Amino acid sequence: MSTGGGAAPRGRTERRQAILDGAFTVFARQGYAQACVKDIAQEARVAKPTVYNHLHDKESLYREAVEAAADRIGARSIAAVEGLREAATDRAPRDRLTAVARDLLRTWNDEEARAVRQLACAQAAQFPDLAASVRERTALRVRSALADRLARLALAGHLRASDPEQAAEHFLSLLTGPLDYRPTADPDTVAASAVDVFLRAYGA
Amino acid sequence: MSTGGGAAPRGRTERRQAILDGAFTVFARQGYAQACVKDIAQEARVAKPTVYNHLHDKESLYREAVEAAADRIGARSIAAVEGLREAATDRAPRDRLTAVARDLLRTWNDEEARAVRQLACAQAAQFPDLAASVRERTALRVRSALADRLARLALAGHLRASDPEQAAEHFLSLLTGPLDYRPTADPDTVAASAVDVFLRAYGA
DNA sequence: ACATTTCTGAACCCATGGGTTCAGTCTAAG
DNA sequence: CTTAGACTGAACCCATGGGTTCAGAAATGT
Repeated sequence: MSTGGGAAPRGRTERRQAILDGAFTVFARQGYAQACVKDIAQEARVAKPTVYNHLHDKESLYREAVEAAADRIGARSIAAVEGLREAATDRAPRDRLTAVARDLLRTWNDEEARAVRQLACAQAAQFPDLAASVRERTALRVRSALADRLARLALAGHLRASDPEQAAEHFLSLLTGPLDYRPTADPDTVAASAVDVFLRAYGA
Repeated sequence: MSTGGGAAPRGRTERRQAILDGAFTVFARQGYAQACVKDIAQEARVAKPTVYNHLHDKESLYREAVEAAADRIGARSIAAVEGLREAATDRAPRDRLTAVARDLLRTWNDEEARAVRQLACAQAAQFPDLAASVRERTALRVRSALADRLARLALAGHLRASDPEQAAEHFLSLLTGPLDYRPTADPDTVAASAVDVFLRAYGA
């Protein structure tokens, strides 16, 4: 993924990273049970024993690859939410919320994010703690960050006073829910209508 | 499940049903890859070759068991939504919506429904058409039925005029979204706040 | 009672794939 | 140049489990 098809890097941590990237790619493509370690090794341009040199077994491979990807998604989502900070405090709250909604939707809709959710939920029966860890690193962190921003907006009189955690939940639900019903829906339209409903309910 | 531990039934269709019930139980408990056909046979109180007498292979077992369960969930959900029909047209719209919300939430929250969603999404990479079929039989059917009811409510002046499909999506998202963030949340509270937000946005 | 069908359980075959071993190679450091 | 450590690739071991076979038991229908 980061190596993009060239020769494998030489350093220890780079090689480990290449293996984890390859693992994520293969797991995302085939799922946990269908993916075999040989394929992962090939994808990472590395011999099978080398894989076991860096990661103890297939399960570790899965856990580390998925958690790392979850961290990336979480970081991107947080960054999107942070777009609500004081920076552009002159623009209308609706516009600021809509911009954040679109960024969040784009983040949650891209291939890697879909794969992470897919993989986490796919093996929830086998690795329940991994599913919990992914939820913590993505959904819960984002809700928390968003709640902070919404609280500030409420304090500034731009939103009705209410439980920020709950408001954040509703905002995110309105945003991500429609994806379950129409996975191919236009993100901008979904974002706009989510903000519309949200402001009708939570506007000052 | 339906046999509850007694002797296996004798008829052809009953036996097939017992096998599918056992399959669903075992798949729900262990996931597709971890479940082995021997366990399913034991759960259905039947010999392994008998399983292959009724269903062609493990994949068919999975598809039929999951689809049948999805139909059950879908039917229950539709029944909940139909609670919005003219029947109790004298009660306040808020109360009627709240009752439906609670019924839907209970339906979607029970063990079987969680298992169906889990199983469908778990093997989405391997059997994408099964995932689509389950979504069609549950989420999409429910959205459609709910959109019908909301359209009537709008026509009767109880809701603001708007795209019923979209309104239904928002209603269901507000209802089911919070489950992702707090799986142990009190259903009645979630239902109440979902209806609250919905009516603020869509109330007449 | 007899014939037909279905079920049983146990053994069996075999493909898959996780994990290891090993002899030989390449790289890096001194 | 030498030595130590990591990497390679191919072969190997072996547990798991899908799917089948078969001889005999049970049930069913006439």
